Amino acid sequence: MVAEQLDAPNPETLVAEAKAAFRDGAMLTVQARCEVAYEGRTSGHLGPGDRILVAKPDGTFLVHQPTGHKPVNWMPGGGSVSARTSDGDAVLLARRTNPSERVEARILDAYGLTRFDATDGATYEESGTEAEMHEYIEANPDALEEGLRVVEHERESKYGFIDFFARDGNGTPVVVEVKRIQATLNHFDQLQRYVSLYREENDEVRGMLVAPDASERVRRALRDNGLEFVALSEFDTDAKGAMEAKLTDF
Amino acid sequence: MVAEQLDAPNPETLVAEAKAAFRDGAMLTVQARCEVAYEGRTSGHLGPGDRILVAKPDGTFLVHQPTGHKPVNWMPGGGSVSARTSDGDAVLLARRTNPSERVEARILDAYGLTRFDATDGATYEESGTEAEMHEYIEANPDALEEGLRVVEHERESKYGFIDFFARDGNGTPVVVEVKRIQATLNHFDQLQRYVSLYREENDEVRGMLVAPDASERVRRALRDNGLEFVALSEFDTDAKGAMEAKLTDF
DNA sequence: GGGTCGATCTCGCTC
DNA sequence: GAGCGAGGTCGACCC
Repeated sequence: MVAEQLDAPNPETLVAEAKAAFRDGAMLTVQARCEVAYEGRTSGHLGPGDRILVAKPDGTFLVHQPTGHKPVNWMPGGGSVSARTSDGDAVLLARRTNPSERVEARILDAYGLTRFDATDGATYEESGTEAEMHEYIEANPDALEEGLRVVEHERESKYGFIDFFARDGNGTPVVVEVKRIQATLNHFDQLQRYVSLYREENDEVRGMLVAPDASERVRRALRDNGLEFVALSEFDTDAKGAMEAKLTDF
Repeated sequence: MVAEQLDAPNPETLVAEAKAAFRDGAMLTVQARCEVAYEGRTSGHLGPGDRILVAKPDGTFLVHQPTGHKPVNWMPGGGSVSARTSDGDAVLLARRTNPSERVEARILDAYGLTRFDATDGATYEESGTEAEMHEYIEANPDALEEGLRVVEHERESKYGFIDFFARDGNGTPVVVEVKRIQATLNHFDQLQRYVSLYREENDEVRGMLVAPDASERVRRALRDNGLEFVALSEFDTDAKGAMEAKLTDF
């Protein structure tokens, strides 16, 4: 029996079932009308309403309202979830230390409960990430500029980590910052921070922001500060084209 | 009947129940062994394993493994979720446009299904946010520096959005950037951009980064660029003290 | 443990 | 719709 369901459990039954699930390392899902309180990095309260509660064996706890991608309240893994009755209600409490915080859900009316003894050994395989873009650039520096040589990847500097430290055909140093998505002003800031370091000592250094696109404002900021924008969409396109072929049509 | 449960539904029953739930605007939870594919901003695949699937009426779709706070695959609200059978399996598909993307879960073995006709009118009330820190500073500018006067809050300049524009005891302008958490290099970038642009026209201006803490690297970056760090932990402490009193002990 | 940075970031706001 | 910044960001990786 991998999953076990209870219909409209009373508080005592819910607490007993929850304790058993936590003890056995099972996932717990509860559909209920509840109130939620959070106390930790900030504090907050959510009045009564219908939500889905999920508790995982690693201490993860999620409160999902009927809309929205993000849980309205949550606890990341690493802590623990416990159950008890209080004033006649079942209460689920998730807590952790460092930072010290807690989420408490008071269950006013439980509509359904599912215990799920899940086993999952698979890991998510992803492609199209910035890490892959880095690999592509390392293997094809000419895609950025003819004659460019990568000297160092993820170079540590006084002001942070530089994606690529390179030299152009003339031997001039080039600081390269890579973004997988359309470049923003913050990305310009980041490149500017790295380049300012080298300009203090070597007047000749180039700064290059590499991304599939950039707004006019970002391009101007780069231009005004003697930095360059390089549109690199080949990687993007290649990756997408290859992947879409794999998907069966619906 | 707010919640309705099915134990180990077969593919046809699952699809029928899912379609009914989507049509009626109910939340759907499925415990199942499944495979998942994502195609969109990146692409990825997750091999067979036990997971909890949640579909919301706003088009949100979540795939949760037994561990971890974040769903391994998801679709934010705004799109739609549909169900069908394919090669004898039930398949749930979530998609949206802009960006165009899709998550497809092939259900190999359904252990449990819950339909939940949830109604929730409550909204989350939070305190301890950066907005409250702003209020505190506006009321107690002396906490940053003796004699400081706040001239403008949330000043929209052509240089960007400045948290506070102030003047010190000598009348020198001060650009203040406030962070609720430990300051990062990106926060330095932000302040640096505002101040450097301001300096182009007004030679004398101070830049102040206000946060509960900052790493040595951030402090050095500030120092090297003529900017200041002000540790403001009073608000943090006060707020936490006041809030912890509200919580009943477990 | 802290520091730094990416993320299918999401969310909310403003223009 | 794009642009910009916050987030209880989380998570990964490196020291």
